[in-house]
Amino acid sequence: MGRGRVQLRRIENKIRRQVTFSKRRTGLVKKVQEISVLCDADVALIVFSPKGKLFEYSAGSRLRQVVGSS
Amino acid sequence: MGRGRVQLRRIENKIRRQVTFSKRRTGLVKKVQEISVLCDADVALIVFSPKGKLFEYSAGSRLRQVVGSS
DNA sequence: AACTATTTATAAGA
DNA sequence: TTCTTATAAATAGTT
Repeated sequence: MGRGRVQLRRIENKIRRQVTFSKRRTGLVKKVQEISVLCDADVALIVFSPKGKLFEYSAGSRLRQVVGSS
Repeated sequence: MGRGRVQLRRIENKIRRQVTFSKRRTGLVKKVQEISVLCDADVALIVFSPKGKLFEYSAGSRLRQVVGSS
């Protein structure tokens, strides 16, 4: 999306890769929230950045008891 | 997206809810694959349907060792 | 961090 | 369920 086509390969430029990671992680969390609400599904998303930093997100009451995330 | 605005609330019609679940789960997996490749990130996605059916997907070599999904 | 031109996802329909 | 299409939403490149 956006101004150019997405090439499905590792973004070599470090800054661009970090910016894309941040934007897409936000988008992914939004999609997870939506499918959870719209479809009454429990969803967990676990993301490790290239540096090993962990981001978790879970939606849905049943799963939240298991994963213990927000 | 699509022909109408999305109302962020549970889809009451069962058929529509199942169709939306299936379509969005596919989209979510695609997004997970993309962020993994583009940003060199390891990502796991765990989805329970309303009936409790489990769908897992993970991308990224390091995480795959842990989660053991395809 | 905001903007916007475009691409992509998808709701409804077939 | 799979394909199409109109349109909403995500986002790449830019500022």
